[in-house]
Amino acid sequence: MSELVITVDGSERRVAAGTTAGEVLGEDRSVVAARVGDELRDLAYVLAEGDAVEPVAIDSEDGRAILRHSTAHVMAQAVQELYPQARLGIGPPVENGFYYDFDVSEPFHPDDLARIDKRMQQIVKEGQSFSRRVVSDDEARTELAGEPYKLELIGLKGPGAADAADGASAEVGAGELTIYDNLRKDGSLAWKDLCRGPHLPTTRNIPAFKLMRVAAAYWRGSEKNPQLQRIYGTAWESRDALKEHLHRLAEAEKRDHRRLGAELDLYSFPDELGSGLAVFHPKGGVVKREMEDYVRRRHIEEGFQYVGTPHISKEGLFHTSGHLPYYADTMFPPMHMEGADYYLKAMNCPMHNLIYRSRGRSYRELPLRLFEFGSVYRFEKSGVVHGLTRVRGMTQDDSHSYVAPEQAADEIKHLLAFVLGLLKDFGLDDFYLELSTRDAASEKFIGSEEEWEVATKILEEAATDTGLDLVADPGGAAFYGPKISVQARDAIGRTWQMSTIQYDFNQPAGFDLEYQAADGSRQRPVMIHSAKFGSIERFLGVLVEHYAGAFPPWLAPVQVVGIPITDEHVPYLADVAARLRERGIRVEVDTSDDRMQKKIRTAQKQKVPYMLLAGDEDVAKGAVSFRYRSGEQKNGVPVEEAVEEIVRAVADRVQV
RNA sequence: GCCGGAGUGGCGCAGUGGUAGCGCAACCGCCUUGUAAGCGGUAGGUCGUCGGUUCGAACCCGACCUCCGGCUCCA
Repeated sequence: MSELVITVDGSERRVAAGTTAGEVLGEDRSVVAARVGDELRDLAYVLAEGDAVEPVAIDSEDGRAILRHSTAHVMAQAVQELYPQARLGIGPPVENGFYYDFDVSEPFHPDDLARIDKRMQQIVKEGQSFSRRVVSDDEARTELAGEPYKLELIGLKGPGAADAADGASAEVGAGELTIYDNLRKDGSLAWKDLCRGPHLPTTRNIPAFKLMRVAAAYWRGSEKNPQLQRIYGTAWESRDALKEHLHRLAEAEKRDHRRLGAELDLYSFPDELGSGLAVFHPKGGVVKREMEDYVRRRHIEEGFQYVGTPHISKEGLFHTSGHLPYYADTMFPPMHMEGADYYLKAMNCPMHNLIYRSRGRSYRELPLRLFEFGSVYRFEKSGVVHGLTRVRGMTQDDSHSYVAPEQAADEIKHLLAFVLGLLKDFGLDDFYLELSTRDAASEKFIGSEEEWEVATKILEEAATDTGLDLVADPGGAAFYGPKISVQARDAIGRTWQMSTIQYDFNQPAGFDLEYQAADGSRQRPVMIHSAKFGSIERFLGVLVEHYAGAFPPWLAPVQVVGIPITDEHVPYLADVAARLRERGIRVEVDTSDDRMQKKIRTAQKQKVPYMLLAGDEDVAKGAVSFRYRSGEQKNGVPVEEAVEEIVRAVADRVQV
């Protein structure tokens, strides 16, 4: 028998021909697959001369993906056993889990998940092996004659498969077609699926999984295609890891801004107003006002001029700007009055253009920077509105810089630095940038190729200069120009699109904007759109989730609650509160007839940054006792010191 | 917009055909207390809306509204 030379985990070895990756990687049960060269392989992979083999552990990123993909197969098998008419879509691993799509006559009910879960447990216990087999296109077509969606995927095989549909590459890669058979202990075939692999050795290697939810999803991601029933699940390398994941989900749910908005009495969404329309209660109003005040001040410091524009306009304006043909669907339908159609504005730029155009402009005025809190209304589809992060009425902190073309690059760099600094002031400091460009094939974009190229290059350079990661978003530009968007990661790692900076050479042409240059000639400015928060509503929602409702003192609706040990101490605390109030601190004294412990509980649940307690001991010393949100306490602090500590934390915008 | 789930006092929930109940919050009273719920009492709901089935509907059926989970979309 001939021998092969291979490398295992970096060291060279000689093995007999026909040896599998699993055999050289040993008995470790946590090794569920092999990396051979750049490819992930089953442990059953038969080694070839020169192969470099490394183990893939189940708790590695690749290992979890393989686990989840295999669990998706088990789920599909269970579904087809319980619902024989179910036809298979695709079933890839995704972040934290997997899904599989099915075409079924009756949509799944949440209760069905329990049945499917039970059958899956049996399959896992059975220890079916995943067995790979290469097939020709024709063989695959014959074997999968009853699976129309799989047949369609076979047709897609090849280099295009990877982008053909989200997840389709998990079924068919660029190479040969393979089918994975699930074989029972006696070697009989339990189930099979067209799949690229690799997979776990057996279903027994699935330590922990849970089916999460059912939903509909369009076949291959297109609204024009039929909807399939998608079942989402999660799978982990251990029961503990699964438990932790479920715990993280529960924690994330606790910081849901919709829930906290009600609990902390910040805002609500009255049915009477309609979908996607929020009202801010007094406490939410405080946070919103602090945000607005700070952002307005910073804009003015950065050379912006604060302006104001109305909420509605005759339609001509949106024709001039070029928006109407593209966005009529997302604008509220017009009101017909006095022979004209009036639209609620969905964007502020056209109105700022009118301010620019209201008189002749000199090159000496540029960059001319206009800023406002502009209320815009967008008729978002009914299924997409979501709390404060996707609304139908919102306030943009919208600004437009009108610059000479040669000033554009500097202005954009300046804006980017401004935006990032502002987000940091609000406690967000983990960013990456996205560069949205034109898709040459699409009709949606206006302007010449050269203009797009110049604009894109300027944005790209400015973005690169920041040193942050830059992700390409081809086709994501606005119709009038490319944009940089700032994506911020919140406290639990989710990313949110916040600020955008857009380069626009089209609207200045549409509005015939001009300035007079030093040589007396008339020149066309470039306008640069920028929103720092994106919208106040969304940003507030993101902040609520980022801080889990525990705002830093400068943003907290109530910064200090005074808690008397008994009623006798109320006047003393009222005096302390007055001194804080003099310094601009938002303070309340809890004079309810609850007991002190209950008052602490109430303030704690309201996530008030500072509780100041006072009893006989404190009164005697002219002191107060701190209780912080963490539960930590500091007793007998002289009132003057306590006031200073609080005032300083607010002024420094620190979190406590 | 599409598919599924769901709407019961301010909030969280129970109540599957015989004219609504609990906890918290609110209000009133007692208690006067040192770091997360003291005790007692009172009030509050045409059960999302409209229509239908039935002797009778929170409960069954239909339409609409709103929310939730996804998909698609997101200037």
